Amino acid sequence: MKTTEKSLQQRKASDVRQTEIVEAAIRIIAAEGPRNFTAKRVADEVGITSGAIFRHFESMASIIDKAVDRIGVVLGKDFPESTEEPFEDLRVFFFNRTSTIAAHPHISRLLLSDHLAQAAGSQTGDRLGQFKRRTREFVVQCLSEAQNAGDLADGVSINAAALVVLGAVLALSHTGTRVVRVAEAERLAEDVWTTMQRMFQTRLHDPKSIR
Amino acid sequence: MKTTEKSLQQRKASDVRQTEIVEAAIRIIAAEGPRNFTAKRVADEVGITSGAIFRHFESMASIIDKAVDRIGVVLGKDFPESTEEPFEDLRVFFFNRTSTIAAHPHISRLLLSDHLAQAAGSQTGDRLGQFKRRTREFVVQCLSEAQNAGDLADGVSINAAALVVLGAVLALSHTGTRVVRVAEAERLAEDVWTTMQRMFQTRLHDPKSIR
Amino acid sequence: MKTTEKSLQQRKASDVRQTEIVEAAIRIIAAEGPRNFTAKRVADEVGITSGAIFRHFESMASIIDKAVDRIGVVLGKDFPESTEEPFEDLRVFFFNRTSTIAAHPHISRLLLSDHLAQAAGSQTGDRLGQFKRRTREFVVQCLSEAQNAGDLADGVSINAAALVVLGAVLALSHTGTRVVRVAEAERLAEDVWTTMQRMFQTRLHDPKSIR
Amino acid sequence: MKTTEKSLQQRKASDVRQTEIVEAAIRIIAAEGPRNFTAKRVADEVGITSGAIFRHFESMASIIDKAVDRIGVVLGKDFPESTEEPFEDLRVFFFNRTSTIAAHPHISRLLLSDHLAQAAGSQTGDRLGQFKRRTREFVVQCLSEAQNAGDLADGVSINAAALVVLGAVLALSHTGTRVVRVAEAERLAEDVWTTMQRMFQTRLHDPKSIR
DNA sequence: AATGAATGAGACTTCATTCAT
DNA sequence: AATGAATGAAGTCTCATTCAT
Repeated sequence: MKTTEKSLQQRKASDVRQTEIVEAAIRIIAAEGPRNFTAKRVADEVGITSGAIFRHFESMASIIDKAVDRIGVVLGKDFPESTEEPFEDLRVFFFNRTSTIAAHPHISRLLLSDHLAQAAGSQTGDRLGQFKRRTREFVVQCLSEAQNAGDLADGVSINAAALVVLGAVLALSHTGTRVVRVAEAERLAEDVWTTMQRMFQTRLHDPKSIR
Repeated sequence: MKTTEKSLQQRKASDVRQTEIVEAAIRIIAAEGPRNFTAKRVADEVGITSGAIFRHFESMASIIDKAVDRIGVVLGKDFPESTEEPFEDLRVFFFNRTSTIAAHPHISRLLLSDHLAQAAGSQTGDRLGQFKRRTREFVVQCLSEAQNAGDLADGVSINAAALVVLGAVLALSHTGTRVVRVAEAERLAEDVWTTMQRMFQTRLHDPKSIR
Repeated sequence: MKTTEKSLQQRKASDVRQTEIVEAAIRIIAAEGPRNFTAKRVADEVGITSGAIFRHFESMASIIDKAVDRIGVVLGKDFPESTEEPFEDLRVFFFNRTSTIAAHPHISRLLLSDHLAQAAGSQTGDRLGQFKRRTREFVVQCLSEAQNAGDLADGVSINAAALVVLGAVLALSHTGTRVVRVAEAERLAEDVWTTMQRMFQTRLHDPKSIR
Repeated sequence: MKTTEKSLQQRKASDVRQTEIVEAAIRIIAAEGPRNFTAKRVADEVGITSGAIFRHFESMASIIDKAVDRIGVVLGKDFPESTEEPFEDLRVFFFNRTSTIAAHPHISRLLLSDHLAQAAGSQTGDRLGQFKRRTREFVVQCLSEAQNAGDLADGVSINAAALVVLGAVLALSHTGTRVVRVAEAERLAEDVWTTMQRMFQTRLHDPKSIR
């Protein structure tokens, strides 16, 4: 009962297949658009036939559902524990999210493009909306706290600043998929952060807080 | 002597219908996703039967094609004549684009979401890419000129600054569709511009130049 | 009220148009097959729009109907008055039909291919069948009379001989459409007749009867 | 323990279905014309739904393609090995082809009617043309060899004789579909051969060689 | 767990036919 | 008499889903 013969055993446990399918789905929707998210396309990607898909998922919609779960988990990890330093929290989040984007380019694209929301029913779409809202709320919260702490520069509206931060994440997502070496992306993210800091932060603040 | 209210055959000239169809298509793809961009859906929106669509367009793809044309025209108007003041040019562009987004919420979403690109053939997709590239180039150019003129703050990377600007436009597009009131959107755009100005402009610059 | 201006007057009397349409129909079905016999295709050929077709014909089937009429008239002229010389009658018919084929290549193809029969309803199909039957009967009759007159060679079955004659006509129709100069076709028909004569006719017969 | 009589899902291996479909297609095109060669019609004939057709064939055109293959195989068997006796070869071919026509009445009709050629693309049409050409070449060749061997009667043009032979085959095809009894068809073919023999064969030839 | 044939709904497209203009 | 927009019925093909094997 050796396990050395690889892939003679085409049959895999359902949970393994489920993961494969969800990942294939995410990849396909992100890279080829929702119109190409078909059972056959997914099955090809995974290496089974389209009929077999439905042994692991009740319907195409339920694949989307799991994909959204997956995205929620991945994105959820980007939020740091709150410290006493709101800007530090924001910085950590920004670089976490930036890394996530680099590591899972598809996920960020999906979030951005509403592809998933439209591929799924309204309920699943709502959950995606929640992810966005949660992100926005986190950013707004950090900025509010910074303002209360007197760390936010005068004349900077919280809404405006939040929008700039979220926009930068968005723009990095777009760049990320096409672009290039990871190192470059990281460099860009750092430059962006530095730039944004110039905008938001009071001069008084100690520059050494910048990593 | 009005025609019957329920005049079953509402004939219109082909160019009128074409416009209606293209606009319906843009609306549908933006709001409901490429999966719902079907002849029937478009026809319902326009008030004809699905077969009639093909009297006005050769194929679904050719509708997309015209939609892309349309978008190109609309977006193309956002770029101002070049003046001697690169920041002024950038400012004008930013508010133009912001207005465009407010006036045509669907268009900006489309551009962002790659829906059109995926709904169409590669050639049409390319054209969309060109729109994005042109925008990016314009922003980069403004910033470069500002830098050469010594108007860009030290230590600000042009790439990073461009990404922030483009990201802000992106984020405003997303907000825009959720449709806050126009006035609010304008206010937000102004706040964002003010904030971004902090990041790239040298102190030297006269703040009153901000509209 | 001059008539010199040509074709400013696109409107033609219905009977003129009808003829044009029927001829276009015959041409199209013969050359491009029944699948291409569409209102648009016919209209293009005639130089009007497809809707206008139905001002002149109630339906596509009625075009076929007239086409069959037309064919009946053309083919009907091939049968000569009966003389006392059955082989002479057959010879005249053979060359008449051969000329008809050369002059109206489409018609012979149609008859042969059952295209029309299938394009039309069963009633019209029957009429085409009648044309074929009439032709066969004429040939059989000539041969019978020849046999009675002792002109048919011994051992030649009437059915077989008729089939050979009809087959030759058929084969000439096929050749006719692709082939070449009229002169050649005529030459071939003559050779064929000479050959067939060898088969059927008793030696006793006077060779000078051969044109 | 038979399966329910009305087993709704009669699954068959794809190659079985393919054969069924090709045969149904040949039957339909021959008997009802190319206009009735539709997925639905074929599917009904085979006993599946129209969508299922496309599990077995990529397109309607590819069905035609296989049908042409089929015809090529069937017709190809009619050509005998060349012996030293050209007339014997021709005779064998004639009766082979005649049997083929009787056994596959649809096939001969198809060849004759150009239905297939028009239903298919130009490439497939070409292949059908090849079949015809090959047949013609075989007949011409036999006759040429006979002439060289001095077996062809003087004054008989090879082209004319070939046309008569081919025409007879054609005419037998037409008769065949109206389906007289097989025995009758065979009898007719024999009579035709006997008759044709009169035309090209020199008197010298031993009549008992006629089967 | 997987295959692959089959279904049935629906997408795109064509076409005969109608009818306002 | 003609145009050309519109309809509605096909026709080809795709796809989610089911199910026999």
